[in-house]
Amino acid sequence: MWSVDSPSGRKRNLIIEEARRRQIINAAIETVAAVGYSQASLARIAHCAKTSKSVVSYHFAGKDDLLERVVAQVYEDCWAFIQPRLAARPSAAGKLAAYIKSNIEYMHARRSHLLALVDIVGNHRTADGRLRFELSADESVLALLTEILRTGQRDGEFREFDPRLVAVTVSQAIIGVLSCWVAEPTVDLTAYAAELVTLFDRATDARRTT
Amino acid sequence: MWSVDSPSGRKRNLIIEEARRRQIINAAIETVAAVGYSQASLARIAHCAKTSKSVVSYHFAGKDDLLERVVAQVYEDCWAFIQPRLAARPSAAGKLAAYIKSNIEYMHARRSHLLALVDIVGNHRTADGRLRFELSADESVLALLTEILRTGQRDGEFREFDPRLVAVTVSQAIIGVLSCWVAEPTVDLTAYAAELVTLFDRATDARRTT
Amino acid sequence: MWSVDSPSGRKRNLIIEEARRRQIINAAIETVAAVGYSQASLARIAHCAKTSKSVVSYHFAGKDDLLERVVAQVYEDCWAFIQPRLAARPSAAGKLAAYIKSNIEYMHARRSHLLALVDIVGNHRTADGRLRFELSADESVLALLTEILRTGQRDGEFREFDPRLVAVTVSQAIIGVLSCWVAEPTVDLTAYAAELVTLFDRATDARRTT
Amino acid sequence: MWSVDSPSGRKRNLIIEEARRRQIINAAIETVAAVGYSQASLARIAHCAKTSKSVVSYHFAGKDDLLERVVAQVYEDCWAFIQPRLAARPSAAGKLAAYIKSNIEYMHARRSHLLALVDIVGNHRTADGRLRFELSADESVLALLTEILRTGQRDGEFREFDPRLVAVTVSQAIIGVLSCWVAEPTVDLTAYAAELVTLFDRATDARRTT
DNA sequence: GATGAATGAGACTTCATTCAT
DNA sequence: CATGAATGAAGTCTCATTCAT
Repeated sequence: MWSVDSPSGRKRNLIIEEARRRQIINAAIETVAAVGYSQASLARIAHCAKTSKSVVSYHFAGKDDLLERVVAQVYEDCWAFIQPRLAARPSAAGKLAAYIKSNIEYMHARRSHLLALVDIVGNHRTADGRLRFELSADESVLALLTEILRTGQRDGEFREFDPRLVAVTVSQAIIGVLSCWVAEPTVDLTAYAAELVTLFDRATDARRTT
Repeated sequence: MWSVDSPSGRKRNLIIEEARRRQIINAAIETVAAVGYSQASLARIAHCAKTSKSVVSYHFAGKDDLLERVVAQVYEDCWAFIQPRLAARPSAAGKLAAYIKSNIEYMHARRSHLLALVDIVGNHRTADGRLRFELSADESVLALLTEILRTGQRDGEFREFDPRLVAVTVSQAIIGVLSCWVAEPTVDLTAYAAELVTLFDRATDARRTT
Repeated sequence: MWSVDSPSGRKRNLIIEEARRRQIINAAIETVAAVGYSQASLARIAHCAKTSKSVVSYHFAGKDDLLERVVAQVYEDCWAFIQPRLAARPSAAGKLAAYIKSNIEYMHARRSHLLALVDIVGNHRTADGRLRFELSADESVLALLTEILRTGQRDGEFREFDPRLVAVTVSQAIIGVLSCWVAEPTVDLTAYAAELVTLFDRATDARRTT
Repeated sequence: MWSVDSPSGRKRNLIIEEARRRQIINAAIETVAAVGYSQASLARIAHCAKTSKSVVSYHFAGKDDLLERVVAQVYEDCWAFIQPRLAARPSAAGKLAAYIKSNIEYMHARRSHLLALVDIVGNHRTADGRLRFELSADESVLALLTEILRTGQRDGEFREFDPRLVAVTVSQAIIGVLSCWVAEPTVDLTAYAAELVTLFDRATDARRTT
């Protein structure tokens, strides 16, 4: 009567499966954010997801696979949040400000996500001991920032500087705000965001005569 | 001529003892820098120091003890390098520039040390899962930077901003440079240092009319 | 016919699980009985159970957990053996005699069990160095013996004495018999049991005029 | 001028050496009494003796040697205490009572000594897993007790019973009192001693007609 | 003679993974 | 598809002992 190939049954399973994966990924995010990369064992993640290690191993090829999907997932979410805010600003300076602000806004909404991201990216390594991810921020994000800065320089908005160095500095500055907020959750993130925007605005502005 | 209170035998032992500890601490620094905090087992550290795990356990109370002494040692070295360069500059802006430059110079001379420092400080946790060290930079360093910035504001050198946020940003920026250099050792650290100095000079300078 | 609530697969697993635990507990009993508490490592216990340390750690939270379950298990078995024999005797003197006899009978049937019990109870300690179990016999058993003695005194069967001291003495006497038997397995346990019964009968009997 | 063979120098060394040995033996007694046989490591004993492991290893052939000398020492002390009190009583019943009383008196004066004795004797084992000492009381003591009991039987003081079983029971009863006292140091040891004397007096007395 | 330094064995435990059902 | 059971490697740490001074 019922067939293995039946679309509905298949679909149901895929949905269930996808839900399970999200559940486990979220548990991994919470666990890494809470106890740190090096203490986030599969057992702890599974316990946080209210399942067993077997289930985790079943849905992911291994711990590496899981963590890489966590990173991908957080990047995707984060990007979905930031991209429209970036697109709404025509100028390079506006885009830079929007990048900083929306990053910190996202951090406010999803602290665990960014915490886990920074922790995994900064610690996850290949078997030979090299970092599995480049730098402490994803290359694509850095490339985007670099491009924004370069465009601003070409259009005369920004002064001369090494765009990549400034891009890295901006990324690190945002991580610094995150660290502050974790250590002292009462800090005013909106104010910090505004301060950072001012700081990098002055640091990059072309209209200045030193 | 010789000190009555230190029989040669006794002295010799203390020297040997201290030499061994330094050897092990250096091995720990190299190991953490090479394979990262979470892969830096006592076995690997001992192997790097050309001894056995037992010897490490003999000279240090445990892994925690060793790592904390690594941090203390690196801070001490780093501070001994930076402090005179800071003292040589009278103005707050000069001190800030000296801080950035000498940090990056030190990084150039002792890359492993800073790498290990950042890694341990960012990952070493107590049994209850909380970071054993505050923030991603030591509080005392942050306090110093904050004080420099505050002084500069009081003297009219710097504009108004949250001194602590800027101190954290400066620290993070230096870490960012370190990350860049690790990923791509051909970058021109001297140029990066100069860029950062300019960046924060502009970002903090009071003489500006936006 | 079959219970709806217990799918065979599930039941099978529980049975396997329970069997494994019993197997390991029995191995622990044999090992402690053979080489003593302080030499009974997890490795030796696992080897005796024909498995690996990992399996032991999988089924028990740790060595403490295992040893405590050994104690509980032996107490349970022993009590199931003794209780009906106690209940069959109406008088306090009869119960006391039955207690001694059945304890020694049980010892005959399950020497290792009592050996391990005495060894663990007398050596297992908490982290601060205090014994994990009270006295050298379980408090509940001592309480039972004390109550029997007290009842006998109230009913005029027994003379006046400190019931708790006598209870402890009876327990220790039984351990003494066990020690004798271990050192020299040819002793006649039945005769020893009868002797002990006589000894404590005379020691406690009210009908006497010293 | 001074000779290696000089009597005074030699004597001085022997005295110092002997003092050191006693100090270490006492530390071993205190340590075993405090934390139990299985936790009494050489390091802990050395620390209790305010020396280092090396010193302990230097003065004794090894841990086994030290513990065996502890046992011998305690037996010697204990025997020196009990022997005159035994000799003062002509009758077998009197000797038995004196044995019990003086044992408990000694226990009161030197609790740690008996605790350590019982613990070591009951746990110290040879490489093949067998107890290094016979029974839970030293054979020589048991032989003495047995002989007292046998003499009493021959002289008509005591009824018929297995002298060795009763000797073991008496020894165990004393250990039981020690256990009680350790668990609850407020117990009245004098009263307990008197109770035990009465108990074994009744248990062994020939003048009775059951 | 006396002792700090070193050592290797072995303790318990946790981990990521695989297997059989 | 899902999972309890099992596993072996590797982790940190403690131990009794030996060595070189």
